[in-house]
Amino acid sequence: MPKAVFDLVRQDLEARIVDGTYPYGSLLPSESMLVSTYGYSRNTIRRALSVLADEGYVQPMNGRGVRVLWQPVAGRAQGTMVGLESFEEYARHNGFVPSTKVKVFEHVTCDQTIAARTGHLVGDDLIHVVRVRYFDDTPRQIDHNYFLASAIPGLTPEICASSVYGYVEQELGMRIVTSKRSMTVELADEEDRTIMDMGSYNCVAVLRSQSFNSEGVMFEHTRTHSHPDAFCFMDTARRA
Amino acid sequence: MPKAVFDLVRQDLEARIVDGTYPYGSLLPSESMLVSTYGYSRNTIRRALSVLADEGYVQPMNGRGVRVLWQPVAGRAQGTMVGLESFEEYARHNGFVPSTKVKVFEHVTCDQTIAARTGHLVGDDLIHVVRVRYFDDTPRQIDHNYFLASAIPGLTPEICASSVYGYVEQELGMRIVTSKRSMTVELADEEDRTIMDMGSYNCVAVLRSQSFNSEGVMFEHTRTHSHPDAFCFMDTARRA
DNA sequence: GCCGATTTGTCCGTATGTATC
DNA sequence: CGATACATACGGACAAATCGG
Repeated sequence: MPKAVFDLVRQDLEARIVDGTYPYGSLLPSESMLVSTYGYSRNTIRRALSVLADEGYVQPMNGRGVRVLWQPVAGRAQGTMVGLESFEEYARHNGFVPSTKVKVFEHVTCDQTIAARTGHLVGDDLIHVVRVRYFDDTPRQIDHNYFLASAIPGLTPEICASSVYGYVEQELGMRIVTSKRSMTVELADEEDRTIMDMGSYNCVAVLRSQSFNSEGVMFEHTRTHSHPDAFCFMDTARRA
Repeated sequence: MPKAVFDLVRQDLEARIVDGTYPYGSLLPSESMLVSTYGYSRNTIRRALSVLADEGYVQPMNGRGVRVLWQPVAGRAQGTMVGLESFEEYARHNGFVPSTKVKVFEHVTCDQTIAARTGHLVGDDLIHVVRVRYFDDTPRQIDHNYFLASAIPGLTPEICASSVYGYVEQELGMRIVTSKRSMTVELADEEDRTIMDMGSYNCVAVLRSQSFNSEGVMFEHTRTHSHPDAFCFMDTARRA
C-alpha cells in the first residue's frame, strides 16, 4: 500500500533483518553505504532507519553504527497484540478462527456519567454496542463500545459482528490514526463469569481505549475484558 | 538536559498544549507560522511536531492543520507507567513513598533454561536479583531480575535496594535506550500470595522486559509481578 | 595523547506532490 | 481554480562520538 520511498527502504531493511541477512547483534551497513546501494538521499535512508529504531528493530549508536536488536520470537508468547491491532487482525496472526456475537446495539445520548467514563461530550448521539468475541468458538473477550454516531453513518449490528474498523476504513474511507489506551487487571464481573469460562481465574485484563479518526475527532471508546489465557500485550519503548 | 533545537521546540509546544494555550480539539498554528515565530527551519519545526504526534499530543491532517488531541487526565487512572518508567519514577509521579527489600542477590551462570526464559546467552555471567517493592510500606511488586554482570560492574545489593537504573545512568554514564516488554495476566503464585496481600484477587499482572543499553547489548531481563491495585499501564499508538 | 577517518546526529534551504478549502 | 497546509525528497553543511594508528 505505502508507496513512499522511505517506507520501501524500511520494508526492505526490515525483511532483511527478519530473514537473517542482518542477524541479531550485527551492524547494519553504514548510512553512506545504504545511500549508494539504494540510490536515495541520506535523509530518506535515515528516515527509514528512524522508523525501524522506533519499532525496536535496530538501535543507532553515535559514531559506531546501527545495531540489530530484533531476534526471532522468544517462544511461548503466542499473542502479539502489537500497536493498533483489531480483534480480527489479532486472531488471524495467531491462527484462531474469530467470530463475534452482538448482544446490545442501541442509540443513547451521552450524559454526565457516560461522558466521565468515556471521554465523549455530553449531548453527543452515541451508539452503545456490547459484543462477545470468540476464538475457535470459545468466548474470550467482552467489548463495550460507545461509537460517535455522527462519525460512523450507516453502522448496523451486522457490521459490528464483522469488523467496524474494516467498515470505517474501507467503506467510509476514514483512517483510524491515533489511539490512547490503558491496561489494568480487575476482578471479573458477573457478566464475565456468566459468558466466559473463567476456570480458576477470578480476574480479567481490562483494556480501555479512545480512538481518533483522521480528523482528530474521538469517535470511539472501548472497554474490553479479556480472558487471561487470551491476552498478551507486546510493546517496545525507547528512552530520550 | 536535551539541547537539540527540535527538542526545545517540542518542549515549548508541549507546555503550551498542557497549559491550555492550545486547547483540546483546536488547531496548532500552521507550520509556516511556527517557522516565523520560532525562527527555525521548517524541517526542525516538523521534527518537533512529529515527536508530539508520536506521543499522542497532536494529530497532523494533510491540507488542514494539526489538531490537539491531548486533554487533562480523565480522572481515576492514577498510575501512568508510561513509556520507560522505573519503579521510583512511577512511585514519585503517583505520590507514593517507594521502598525496596532485596531478597536474593547471587551470581549465576546462564544455562539453557535461563537462556530460553530470559534471552541471555548460555555461559553469560549473570546476577540474579529478587526484590520486593513497597508503596507506602505495602508490598506491591515482586521483581525477578537477571543482570548481565559484565555490563554492570560494581553492582551491589545496596544499589539494588535503591535504583539500578539511576546507578547505571549516573555512575556508569550508560543510557538505557530500548526496552521490549510483554504484559500478561497470570495466577498469583505461592510467592505472590505469601508476600503480597492479594485480598480477593487470585491474579497478578506480569510484565516481562528486556533492556538494551546504548551499545545495543541486552543487559537486563526482568519479570515483575504486580498487585492489580498497583498496576496501570498507559500507551498511545499510531497507525500507518 | 593526538589526529584523521568513519559514522551517526542535527540543521538548513529548496523543490515538488497531495489534500483541503 | 487558486491559496493554504501538510508530506516527501534532495543536497549540503557542520557537530559529536568512536576508533585506529
